[in-house]
Amino acid sequence: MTGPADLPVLPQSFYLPDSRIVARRLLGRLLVRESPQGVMAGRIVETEAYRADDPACHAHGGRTERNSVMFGPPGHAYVYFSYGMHHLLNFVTEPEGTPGAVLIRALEPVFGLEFMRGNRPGVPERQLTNGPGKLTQAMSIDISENGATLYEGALTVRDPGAGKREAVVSSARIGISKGCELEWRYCLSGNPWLSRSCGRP
DNA sequence: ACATCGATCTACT
DNA sequence: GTAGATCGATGTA
Repeated sequence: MTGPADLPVLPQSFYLPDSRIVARRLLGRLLVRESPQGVMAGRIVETEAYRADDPACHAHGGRTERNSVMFGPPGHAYVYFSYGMHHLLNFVTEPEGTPGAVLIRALEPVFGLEFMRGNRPGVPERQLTNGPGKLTQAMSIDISENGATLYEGALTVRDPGAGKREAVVSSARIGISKGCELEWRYCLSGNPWLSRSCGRP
């Protein structure tokens, strides 16, 4: 039997366009984690776009040590530590020198659920990966993945092929105090694994 | 050096 | 619905 690690990987050029385009196109794709524990995979169901001209973007105030990966080439992981306890996973987008990223906010677990449960003991199935901090814990992704490529290596994004078509809805991003008027959060409408329900279609 | 602030989650009311 | 946990990065002194 073949697993998610045999599916075709999205090329680096996938991440070159505008963050908002990439955020939308990522929905329905597979995040595949090949950890020492085993292979895990989840379908991306919720994303948020961040851009240089956007006050909520970490890179808005210029380059720092933390956000430097965002200024690099597209198709790399930008991982940072937040609230003293959560790791958040982003994908770097747009050409080198232009900072941009897509925050991965929720996954629908599809493979290696036993490892995810082991990483989040006692957590109900529905809450395994329905939030940005939860999915990194479930897939044991932390700061050591910062800067890693997404088109080769232990963390990849793959194309599962034609699947069910689901409507995409956009809404305001979550947990930010600036740029709230920008509706750059994208969800697969009504998906049960969203971190929160979303706005209008 | 020190104070502030998070792209959050959980547990509890 | 909301309080509290918890710590690295950043900005100011």
